[in-house]
Amino acid sequence: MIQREANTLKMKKNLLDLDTGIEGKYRPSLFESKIYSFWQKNNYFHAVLDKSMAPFSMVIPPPNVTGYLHVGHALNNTLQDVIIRYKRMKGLNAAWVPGTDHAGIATQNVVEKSLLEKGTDRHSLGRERFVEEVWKWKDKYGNRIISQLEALGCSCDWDRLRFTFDGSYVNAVTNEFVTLYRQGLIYRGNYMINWCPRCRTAISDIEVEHIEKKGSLWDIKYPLIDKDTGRPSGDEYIIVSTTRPETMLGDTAVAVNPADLRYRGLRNRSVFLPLAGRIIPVIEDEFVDMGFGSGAVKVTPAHDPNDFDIGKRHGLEEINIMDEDARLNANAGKYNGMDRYKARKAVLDDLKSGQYLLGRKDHISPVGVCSRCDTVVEPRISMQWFVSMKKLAEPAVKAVRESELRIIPDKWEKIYFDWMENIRDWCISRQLWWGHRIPVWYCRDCGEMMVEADKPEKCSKCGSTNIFQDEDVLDTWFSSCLWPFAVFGWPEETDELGYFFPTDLLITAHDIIFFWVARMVMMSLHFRGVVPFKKVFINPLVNDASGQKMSKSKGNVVDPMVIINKNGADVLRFTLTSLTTPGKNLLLGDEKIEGIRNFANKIWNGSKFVIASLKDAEEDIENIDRDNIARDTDLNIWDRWILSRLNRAIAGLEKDLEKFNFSGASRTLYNFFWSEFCDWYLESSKNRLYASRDNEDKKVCRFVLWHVLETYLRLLQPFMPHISERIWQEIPHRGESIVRSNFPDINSGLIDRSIEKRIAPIFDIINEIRKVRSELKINPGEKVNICLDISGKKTLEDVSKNSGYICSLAGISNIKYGPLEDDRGYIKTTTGSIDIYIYILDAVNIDLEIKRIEDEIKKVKAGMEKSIKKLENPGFIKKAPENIISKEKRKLDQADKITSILDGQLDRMKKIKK
RNA sequence: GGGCGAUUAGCUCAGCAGGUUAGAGCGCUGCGUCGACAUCGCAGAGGUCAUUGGUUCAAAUCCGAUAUCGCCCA
Repeated sequence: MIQREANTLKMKKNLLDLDTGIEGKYRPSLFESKIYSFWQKNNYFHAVLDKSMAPFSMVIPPPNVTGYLHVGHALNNTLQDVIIRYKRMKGLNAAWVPGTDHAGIATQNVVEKSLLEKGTDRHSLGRERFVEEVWKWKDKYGNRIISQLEALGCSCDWDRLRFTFDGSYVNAVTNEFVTLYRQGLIYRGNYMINWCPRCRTAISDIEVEHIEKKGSLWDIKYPLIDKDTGRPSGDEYIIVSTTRPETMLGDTAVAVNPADLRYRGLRNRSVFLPLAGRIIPVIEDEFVDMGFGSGAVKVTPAHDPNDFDIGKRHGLEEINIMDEDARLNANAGKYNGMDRYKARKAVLDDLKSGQYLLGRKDHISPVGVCSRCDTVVEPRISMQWFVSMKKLAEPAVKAVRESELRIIPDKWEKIYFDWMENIRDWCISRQLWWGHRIPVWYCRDCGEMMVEADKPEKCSKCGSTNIFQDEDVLDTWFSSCLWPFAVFGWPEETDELGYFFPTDLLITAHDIIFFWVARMVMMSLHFRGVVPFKKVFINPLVNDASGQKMSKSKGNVVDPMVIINKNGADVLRFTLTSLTTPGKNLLLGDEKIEGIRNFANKIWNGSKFVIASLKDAEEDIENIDRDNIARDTDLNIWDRWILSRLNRAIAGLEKDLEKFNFSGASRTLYNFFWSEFCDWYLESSKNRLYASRDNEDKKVCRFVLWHVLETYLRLLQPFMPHISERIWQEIPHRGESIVRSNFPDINSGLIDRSIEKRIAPIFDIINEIRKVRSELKINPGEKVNICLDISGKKTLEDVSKNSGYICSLAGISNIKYGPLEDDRGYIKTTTGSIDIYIYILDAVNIDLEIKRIEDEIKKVKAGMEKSIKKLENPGFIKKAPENIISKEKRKLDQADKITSILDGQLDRMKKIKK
């Protein structure tokens, strides 16, 4: 149970067993893995089921057991970890369930490869021993990706680690199959499926990738059969165009479009099929594209999905001419035994010599390849198991339409709908050995089929014990679509299931929306009646620095482990989150990583400064109530400003995290620490800590330094958990680990617009002086005297109180206030209502100053013109809101004033020059 | 063929319930070692917000075309 932090602070000793302090440079390798072990040892990531707490649960997209961490995983899991760490700190009982997927084909391939190296193969081992080998492989190597996730810092609930082939998971899958079968949603049949001849298994439609391949389109002459003689005619023929001539051996018709005038007279005619020597009919079907080739197409029902449909419509014979390896079979006659490509060549040769080949054209044709091995798939008719999808899809569409489930960014919803609404039945059987066995038994004696969770003793029909189980296994996605509830013990009604399910969020990449997300939604709605998660965030894909997709063949793959080893996990994580903008793929390059490493170093060094200044100040810190910091201490303008900015940062961060705007959140963290805390607050504190003798004020300053850093580290924790823990342990804090601390609450009373306004003149003065100094090439080491003429009384007070800061931050030795009577020796510049005189004329290069003023005037005048144009527009005066108009007027007045000052300066300089 | 998305500084990207001098990081230029940091500091240059119509007093932001690029589906 997470303790809410009490108002007062207790010191705790650094619990990390480290032998180096916060010193030198940022060197993550010195502490990251030790910190991770510390977390693990104390079980901080484990969510104990506690019904008094509100749960927040996520399931990991289970990586393949064969997998290694690629940069896509790194991104996906970093984002999940950011969210789960954030929710955990927000006081939710946060469970992130990890696990791996048994990954049928992929794993079988890997193990087969290793068998091949040992000079054997699965067939000589036999099924049982092969499966044993796979398990051995899994036990040995299957945890590689898990330890890589640990290196990334993932705060998974490791006690809940699951595997899609665990005993209880097998039950879930069996239950799924049997239930769906009994509900009539699973059927077995002889249909055309996609066959991968290399994997030697059926694959589903979405496992086929469509690519365009350069090839040829051949025109082949099919002689018409003479009506009278019944023999091939010598001069009448049809030209058919095809990209796959070898399949003609399985042709059972030629089809033309009934609307095609060219073929009007061919109704009820037949053609002679060359090489095969068969006579096949000419049929009419509206599916035929008149514009393709000659407008007449060969119909091969057993080897083309469209032809299969045509065949069914016309009752054509299906002649299978290929075997499982895509070699032609006995039905192909003399081509029997040839590989499909060899056969193509042979067929073409024979067509040529028989004078049937009329032409060849270059042709780019769409080809389906196996998404796993890139082999061209072969459409094939075979006996497979299917899930009937229409009924399952309907509620899944409805759930998203009615926002029970939100997909973010919402453009993916469109893609989801499109697929769901045109869904096709899902071929789930695979001719593999590694996977969930199909729970179906057949009787050898009477042919009865039994679908049972447990192996039947005997045939339910004839009582024979001569029964055997279906040889096939199930598509891996058929098991992983149960993941969000099967990990909690389904089909058992466990406490976990009741408490953690449905889960709150899924983060995944868009390439598995159909494979996985959509199917989980369908199964969850079907089996549990609820959506499996309330939100889905689709993370971007990671490309290389030039925007190219990463691929092994291109050699542009970035290995996240290399980045982790070199720069630390935190740097990789923050690099990825800062690049995660909604709706865009992210480009990962060395420069970006370097920038974030510098940021980590900045955090390290800024913290080093704070730690040094806290020496012997722990008691002060302990005695101040941080929740009433403004009431109990005498805060100065810098304190109030940084506290205001800090609370704005918290607010911004929370808003961005709720919207999954990871880049925005990262930017807030980056800018707050670097541009506000370090650049301004730390710098201002030096004056108070080193130059002042006001001990009370020093106390306040130290407290604020500590408070801001400590708070910031907790904001940073979800993103950069190691470094934030490392530093947090080094400064006064309460509790054992930052992981289990609470996320900072917004103290909206400290968000102070007026302070931010009041401090602006100080920034302006410093910036203006720095700018002028730089433009006039005054050596940074050289101190100058200035005079400030400030019209507002309050502003004068704020500024004069901060003379010391202005001096040290702008390189000033002395500031005078009030109108300057004698401005000889000064150059004059202005910012807002403050005139700044800088006494440097002796040292100044007049030409540079003239140029500076002229440039400035140019800029201001450009702005003035814009304002004048607006104000002269009657429509603007009439229709624009009052505040916009007065703003524009003020702008113009201001610019006018600045111009006259600059003009005066310019005149003076020119006179001096003469 | 159908659909989706993108186009803002040399590069990568923010900004898009319309009103800002259009921002950041990297890169570039100049200066610099000040007691956290050279993995740094300070300053600067650099953009007709792809093109083109429209809506509006006002468009990077809203709408319509065009072009180029990318992705998905067939």
